Amino acid sequence: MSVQNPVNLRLPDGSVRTFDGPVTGTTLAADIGPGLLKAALAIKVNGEMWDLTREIEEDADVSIVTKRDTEDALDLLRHDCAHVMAEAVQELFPGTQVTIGPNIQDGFFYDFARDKPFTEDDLAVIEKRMHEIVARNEDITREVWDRDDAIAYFKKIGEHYKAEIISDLPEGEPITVYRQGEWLDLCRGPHLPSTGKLGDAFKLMKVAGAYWRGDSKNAMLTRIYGTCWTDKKELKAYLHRLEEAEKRDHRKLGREMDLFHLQEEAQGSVFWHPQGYTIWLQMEKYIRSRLQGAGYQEIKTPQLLDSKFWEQSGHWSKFRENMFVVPDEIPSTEEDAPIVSSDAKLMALKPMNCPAHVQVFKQGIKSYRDLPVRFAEFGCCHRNEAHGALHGLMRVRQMTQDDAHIFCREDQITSESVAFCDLLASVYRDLGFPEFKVLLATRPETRAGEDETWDKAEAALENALKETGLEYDFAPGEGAFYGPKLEFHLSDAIGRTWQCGTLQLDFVLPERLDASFVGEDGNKHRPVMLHRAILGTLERFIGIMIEHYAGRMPLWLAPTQAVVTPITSDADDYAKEVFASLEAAGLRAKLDLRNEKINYKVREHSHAKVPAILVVGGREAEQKTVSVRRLGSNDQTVSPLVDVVAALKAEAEMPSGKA
RNA sequence: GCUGCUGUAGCUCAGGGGUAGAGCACUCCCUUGGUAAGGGAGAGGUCGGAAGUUCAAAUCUUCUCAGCAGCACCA
Repeated sequence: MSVQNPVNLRLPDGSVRTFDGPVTGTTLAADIGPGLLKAALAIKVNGEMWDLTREIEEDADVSIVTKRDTEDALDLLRHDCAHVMAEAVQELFPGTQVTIGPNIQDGFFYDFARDKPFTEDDLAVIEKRMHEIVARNEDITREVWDRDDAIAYFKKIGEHYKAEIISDLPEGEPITVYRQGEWLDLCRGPHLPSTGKLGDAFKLMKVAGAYWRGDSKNAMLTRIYGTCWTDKKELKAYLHRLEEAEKRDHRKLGREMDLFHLQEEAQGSVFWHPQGYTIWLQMEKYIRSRLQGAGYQEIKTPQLLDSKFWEQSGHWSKFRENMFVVPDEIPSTEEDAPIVSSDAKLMALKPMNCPAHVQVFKQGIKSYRDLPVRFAEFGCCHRNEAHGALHGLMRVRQMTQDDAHIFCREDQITSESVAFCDLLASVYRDLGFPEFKVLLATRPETRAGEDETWDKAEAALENALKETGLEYDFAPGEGAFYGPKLEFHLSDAIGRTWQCGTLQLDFVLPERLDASFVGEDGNKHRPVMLHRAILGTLERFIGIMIEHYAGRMPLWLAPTQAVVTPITSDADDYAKEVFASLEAAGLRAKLDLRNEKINYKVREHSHAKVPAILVVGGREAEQKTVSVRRLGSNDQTVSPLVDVVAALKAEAEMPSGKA
């Protein structure tokens, strides 16, 4: 044993405590005070989280982590919770192997390998045992093991996944094992000093299958999701947030508001009802007007194209498993005969619009003076998505993209990209999504084109981003095979993010499909192609809007903008007059003359999320006024009819990017 | 596509080996009521589909389809 050197620990307030030799966080906390000792969860040593029981051997800046350090505390608690769950599972279900159990947003999961997957019923049993383990207050201790010993040990006890994880750890990485009562697990740590510190603010949420290492070729494991918070109140608040999010579910609101439906004979394709299609048409109209203002020309291209066409574009080899293939043959009507012959010529429903847009570009000779050419299409595309991927409006098989392709010269890439980013930001602002993030997705491992081209393309996109002043992050290796792209992720009202917009730089397709223009020098040149979308698809974007606004669409988008209803039938004639004024002003109004009490009608139209309910009775009829009740308000204002109509009309104006 | 769960009236849901129930919605009648459900009457389903077990199945078994959650994939 060498002579011990004193250890100086500096606390956040700047004060320094000196110890004779190596000291643990627990000792330090106790030294400061019993209250802190009790509250201590871990210690930060030079900014790194350590176990309280780990000895600090050198001078350091330290701070004791307690539940007041919410972020750090939650990291610890959630990870410990995963361990306590794993201990409970292995106690209750011997023979179950543990694999990995990381923290995720709002909680954690742990993947187990077991012949029989867990069921929802098992969760209650496991949760009960977890509370028992917390009550046992088992000490949690950290041990550093030799790599080979660790592999041998985990193999011996039948934990083959753990053994595999250790084998894959880089050489030199210390192998740490945490012992928790009788149980132990390989883990990087850090952990709480004992299971008792976990408390009781946790809940197991659901079970699901998950592939080992996220690869669908590997074994399916059984995953248990849980959530964990610093106290019961936080847990309750979280569960409440989940309930609120459920209320916004566009599938539920879509039914309640009579916007659309889906049925099994047309999986993944939407039946839009009059109310829902009104939103669609408004969105289309809006985007169309913004595109016109930005120099785009709208086109329309075919749905069904010969397989040869897709072979040429490269989709046949790269994308065919997502395409709907259709035989180009008159189906047989003979009984018992096959409907189509096996050697029928094949066509396919388009999954993307880009190759068709190139065909339009290729008609006639293009001069450099013509560029940039910007072709837009509300392109209806079909993609044969996996059944398990389908989800309401968010993931469909028939989708309509607000697609456009810009054909330009290389020297125009930056200005076109900047213009697009500006347009996109302005559209998102108009639609109520001022917040969005940008990712620059760079070259993937398998890619087409020369590295020089990629250098140029990535630099061009990055320059454009710098010019817009937008903040951005990189998504290394996430680019398309033909070029880098920008991904635009917007944030909705409850903090979720959605990737909608995209801007992709493509040097490959113009080459493959032989698009060219005549340059200043009189020679043929390849145009660069920018694939871009702002909404992504109308289906999904409308789904996002429904959830973002919880069904309470802004007036210009609301399917029904106002309902006129009389107190009693005595006011029917005046109600009709009010209704006529609204219609004359171009507003989408409904007239409700039903023989129901006003309470009933107000309730019903409020549930239907009609933005304005116009109630009229004898008083209003006499004074030519209306009583307006706005959605979300519990009272109403009486104003002259002409004023109300004018105000609603102004508010219902479609945004134009100027706001 | 994979794992698990679910599938009863338009919606939400109860029931459960002997031939199906509630609330809301719907239809009709009464009520003319000042801002989130006035009262009464009535009509509506063979229990996702197929096969099997049984004297008898919506209820049990198997298969299948779809929905939901997660995974994988992805706009």
